[in-house]
Amino acid sequence: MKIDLPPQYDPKSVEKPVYQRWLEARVFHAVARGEGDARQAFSIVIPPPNVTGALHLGHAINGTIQDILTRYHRMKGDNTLWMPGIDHAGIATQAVVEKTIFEKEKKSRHDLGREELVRRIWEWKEQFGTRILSQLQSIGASCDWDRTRFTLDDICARAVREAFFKMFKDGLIFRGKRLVNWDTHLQTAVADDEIYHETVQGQMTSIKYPVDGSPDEYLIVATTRPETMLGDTAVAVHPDDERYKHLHGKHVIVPLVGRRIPIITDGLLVDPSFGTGVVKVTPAHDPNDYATGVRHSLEQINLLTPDGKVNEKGSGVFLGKQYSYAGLKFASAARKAVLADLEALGLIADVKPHEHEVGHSDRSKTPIEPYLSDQWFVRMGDYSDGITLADGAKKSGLAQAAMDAVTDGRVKITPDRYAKGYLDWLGQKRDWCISRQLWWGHRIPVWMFVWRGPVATSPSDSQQVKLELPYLTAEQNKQVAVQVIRPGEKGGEILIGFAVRPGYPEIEKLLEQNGGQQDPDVLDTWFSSALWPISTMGWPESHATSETRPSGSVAAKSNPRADAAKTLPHGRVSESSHSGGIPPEPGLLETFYPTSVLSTARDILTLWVARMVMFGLYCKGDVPFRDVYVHAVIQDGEGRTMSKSKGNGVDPVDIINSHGADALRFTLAQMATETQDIRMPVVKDAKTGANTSPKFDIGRNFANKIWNASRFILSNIDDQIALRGNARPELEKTLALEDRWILSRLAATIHTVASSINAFHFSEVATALYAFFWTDLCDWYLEIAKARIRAGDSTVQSILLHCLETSLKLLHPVMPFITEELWSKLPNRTSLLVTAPWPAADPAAADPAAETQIAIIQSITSQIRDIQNTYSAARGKPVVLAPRNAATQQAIEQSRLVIESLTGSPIAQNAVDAPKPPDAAARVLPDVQIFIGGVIDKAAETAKLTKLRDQLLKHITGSRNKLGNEAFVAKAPVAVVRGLRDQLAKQEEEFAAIEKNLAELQS
RNA sequence: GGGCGAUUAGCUCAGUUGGUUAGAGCGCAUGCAUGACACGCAUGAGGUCACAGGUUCGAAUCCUGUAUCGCCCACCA
Repeated sequence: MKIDLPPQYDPKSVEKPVYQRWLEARVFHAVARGEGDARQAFSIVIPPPNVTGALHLGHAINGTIQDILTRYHRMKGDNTLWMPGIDHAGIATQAVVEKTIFEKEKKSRHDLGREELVRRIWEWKEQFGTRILSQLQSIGASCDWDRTRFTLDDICARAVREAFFKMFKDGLIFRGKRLVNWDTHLQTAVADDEIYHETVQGQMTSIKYPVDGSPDEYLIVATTRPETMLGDTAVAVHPDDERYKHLHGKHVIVPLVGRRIPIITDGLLVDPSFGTGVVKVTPAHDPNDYATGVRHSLEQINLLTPDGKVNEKGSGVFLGKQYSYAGLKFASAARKAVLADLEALGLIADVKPHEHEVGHSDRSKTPIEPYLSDQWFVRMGDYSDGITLADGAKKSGLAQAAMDAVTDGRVKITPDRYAKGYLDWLGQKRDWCISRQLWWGHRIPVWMFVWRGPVATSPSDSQQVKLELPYLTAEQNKQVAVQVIRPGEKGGEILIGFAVRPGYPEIEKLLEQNGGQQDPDVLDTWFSSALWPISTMGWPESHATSETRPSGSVAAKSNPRADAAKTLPHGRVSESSHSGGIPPEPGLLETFYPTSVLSTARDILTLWVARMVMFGLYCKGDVPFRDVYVHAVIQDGEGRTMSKSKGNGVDPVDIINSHGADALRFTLAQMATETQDIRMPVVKDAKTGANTSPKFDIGRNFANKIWNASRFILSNIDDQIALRGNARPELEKTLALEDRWILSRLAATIHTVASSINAFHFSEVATALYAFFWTDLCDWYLEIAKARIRAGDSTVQSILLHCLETSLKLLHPVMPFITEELWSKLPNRTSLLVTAPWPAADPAAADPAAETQIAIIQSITSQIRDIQNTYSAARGKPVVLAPRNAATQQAIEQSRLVIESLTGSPIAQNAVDAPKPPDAAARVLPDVQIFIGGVIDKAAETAKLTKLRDQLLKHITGSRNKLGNEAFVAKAPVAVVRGLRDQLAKQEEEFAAIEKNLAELQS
């Protein structure tokens, strides 16, 4: 067959056109199960990358894993959907855009205003949101791009609104005043998990608090945050601490502000052995103190303005003098001033250097302040009456429901050790703060009213109320839920919140006309992420809930995208294949939910995975996925995490340019072991200066090998065989030993690849493919085949073609581009490989006898080559083989031509008692001795054989000792004992042969 | 502080339920312009499986402890 392929694989010229072919054939597009469709469903939702992000190695490895699974199942004939999309990533995106605007225009978000800022972020999203998805395409991801979702698009917004409404109505969402982590730079609450700790060299200051009514007596309190004393409302000692028993019930005066505060006793807060055993209590500015304040009903004095300055509360009169710190930065200027004033008053007892951890906001990199504010929470804990999931199941609470799903096996986490972290985290059942004081995100769908007049409070929960609004129809009243936000304080005024179901903008309008104001805050990004598996597939399905309206009118008012679109250069929003997919059709959720696998890194197992399980159960009544696969994290060669700031990261896009996408994928797959971290040595590319890794050469070289082997096979297929297509060679026909061997290896490989994919052992998949294709097929079978091809053997051609075709199929999930391209070069090929049927392993092809025999032939061949390498004179010289028994002699005889063609040396003799030729180099194998006469270097031979003998002796001694041990013979399984005996016998024969050869060298 | 994990060839990693001479790739050494491929071919060298105990007839594998490293969670005024 004539074949025109260049001698080196060029990924650049192949990848784009091949991807285009797939898109044109619409093979990635999956639809809801139709009538009589009996196919199994396989589905994955992508962990949506951040809209501001660029592809990094984490995406690349996770994308590769998901694509391997997706392509494998597609070829298996499953109805396969990989749902793509991107995340609006609230705080991260807003921070980036704000920063950019400030750098360019020196304007803050307050200068721009809410609408303008949000418009700018949408612009940003349109510009950068598509980038990462096209990068995912460049690694070959076979997502159903028609369905691409964005966590802020209408489809997702509807799900968010519906879930919020449902939880609000059920009392799972509530508003509360809590101490939150406050980012004073971005001026928003941030979650615990958005905080990193940095070790700071600070100081521990001991401050003297005068005891009220006891002149010259002081309580000494140590603190790393002296400025918080302005908000102290108690000092605490341990109840059993003898040193302070006489002070129980007394008061101290807070210096500088002059406030009289109680001395309380608290065994939880105070460790009497630490410091002076006295703790200042600042309920509004420290989590532990907050808890203490709640226990003792202490006043909470908030000292902070939202931008991190001291407010008017930070002032007072002390010893007749006025002090004020208002307007000063809390942890810096105010601290300095407080320390200076205390110093002047002689109230500083001691200052010591002290290393401690300070929480910083991950987004703004500025220190976090604990801050008392009103926030919305999802209650994770248990309810006395329990909660009801969407399938009617009763659970004690949301966290418990998600824990049960893992403990009872409905969700399986692989590797299973990660289940512990998941369960421990959920087990804390800490309420989830879901409100963020940002402008970019899903706005909280609650309208607040200051209300006068009676409301009927439901008996079960004080926040639940029934209230019919007169200006809403009865029907409309069903679409709102009411909670008391703040009970009446003076004059019976209470604050009430109305949540509105999605799809009723006219109700929202009526609420506003009647004095309601929508909460300005937005939801934590993870709230919409938690709904990702169901929102992308159309929950709440319009036909399933009569109460819910179809999606058309949803959120038109609150979504500024329509306005933003007008100002964009191309005005493309939902037409774009990346940012606005087709709406989910009815039945999509039924077909593909629960999804099959979720693949992710371990860092978001709690933040994201646990919450998806919770919301999936609560909203849809079933788990969101059956399997969670947690892949390893790639580090640099020194074991550090890769990051932009460290400059130690490898950019997958660079690797695609230099090595090709298949090389990237193969290498990543091969590295995807079950360990928690994998190291990738990073080096600078000499040409481009970009970071790269020699690891990727493995993939590139392998791709090149596949390319050239295919080139060779295809160019050596007779047209007749090519025309006949590639019928699998008939096994009944008498096949040569090596034919049976390679078919046996192929069958084993098919088995390994499938079972390893099913077990998420991606490294094994890559290794098995590599070993079969390179070692078995290319190094051995193909080399053997060359002589037979020259002799006009047609069997070997069809076996080669069969092996190639099957290999391309097996390789396709890992290396889709090159395999698809080569597939198109196969004879008479019009269909695409991407949808070709997955090969079945033929159990009849397994041939252990052939595998054993070929192993002997291989070692004989290698030993002859070794002699040839050692003594160049040995090349082409006749070889004498002295097999240990007749069976081996026969096997060799069968493969005589194979050995001869692989070594270029004729086999002069093959007999059990073949005599050693004079001056022969000898190699001793367990099954056979190999001689080539007339080439010897006595010293070298002696050294080589002596070393071999010593090694063997060690093993023989070990085996003898074991067999001499009565306990071993009595207790070990019979097969093990017999195996060891046989082996020992063989080893002893081998040993004798070596000794004999050595003796002959001496003479 | 609590939890999880790692330690096997110079490097990156495999090593199924404990069992028969511990494997692969890269790198290294030597040779090779072999009618697919030098991103290649052939051959070779290289390992007291971190350390110390224990269980067992038998341990890289199971248990305990030690050391080093990494990750997650929580943080003490």
